Amino acid sequence: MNLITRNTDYAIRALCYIVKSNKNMVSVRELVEGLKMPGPFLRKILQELSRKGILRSYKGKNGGFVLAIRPEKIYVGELIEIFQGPIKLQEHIFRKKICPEIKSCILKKKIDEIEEYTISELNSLSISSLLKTGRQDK
Amino acid sequence: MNLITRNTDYAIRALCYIVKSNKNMVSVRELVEGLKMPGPFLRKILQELSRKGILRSYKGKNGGFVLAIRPEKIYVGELIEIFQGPIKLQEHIFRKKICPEIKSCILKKKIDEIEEYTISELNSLSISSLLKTGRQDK
DNA sequence: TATAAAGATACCATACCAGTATCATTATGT
DNA sequence: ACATAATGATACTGGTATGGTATCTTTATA
Repeated sequence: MNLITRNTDYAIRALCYIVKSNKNMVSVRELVEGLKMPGPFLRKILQELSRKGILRSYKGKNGGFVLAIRPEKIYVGELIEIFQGPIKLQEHIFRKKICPEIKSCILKKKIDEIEEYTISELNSLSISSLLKTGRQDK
Repeated sequence: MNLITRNTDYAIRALCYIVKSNKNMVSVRELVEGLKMPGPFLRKILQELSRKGILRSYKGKNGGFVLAIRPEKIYVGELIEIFQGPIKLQEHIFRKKICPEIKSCILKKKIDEIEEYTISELNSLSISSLLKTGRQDK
């Protein structure tokens, strides 16, 4: 299982890198060199982040990306949502057709409980808190 | 995401059905009729459960499956392990090659924490506790 | 001894993940 | 003006896991 897929993970690392770089503009090229990620893939990811208002992009020579909002306000849960959709620990099992006892199903209740905990943890984990000590990708 | 895949889910339902049936032997055919699952797939699942010592099987005419251990001792976490391997919320991201800061990575620590909680919840959820009120598949 | 059950395996279709590959657009330095 | 270096948009692709089917073998019983 993967709570976090590659694109989300790359997004997190790229954002951390940008914050730490302290530059006002970082290009995909620089990120690729610094983080050793596949360039075209990372580009697609950053484009998505800027469509979603987390980065602001500048085209043209010397262009690149800057944070559009403060790193304390960017949450891992939010990034997961952007790249993977709403966080769900269980997709296709608890539906009327498959599970006739949806309302009373104890297993479903338990999983919902775990899911709720997971979501709340991930929604309170910000990019800036990741930078406290670890995640020193350089 | 799917914390529980189809085969694990079918296993859980089949076990619940067997417990509730109060018979000393239940055949795949009967389970298929009662639970509306694809027969050959369910068969494969029950075979696995009997290889793992959760069911005991009897071949030949009038054969079928019976519980090999008490339903209070069969845990959802255990069933997940059988069909999906060890419960892991994150597989391929936190490895040296991809994440150079494994030891100090705050994200990894948080996910490990969520994982631990998840595992402990699922390992304390037994088949018999699922039968308390819900999951009345009949 | 036919039949109805489980045991064992090989195979297959689909979807999702993790990317590539291209072409268009836009800003800058000279 | 214009080559260049950046992002924007989108179509395509290979690998793998999930959710099954299909087939053949073995075994017990009425």
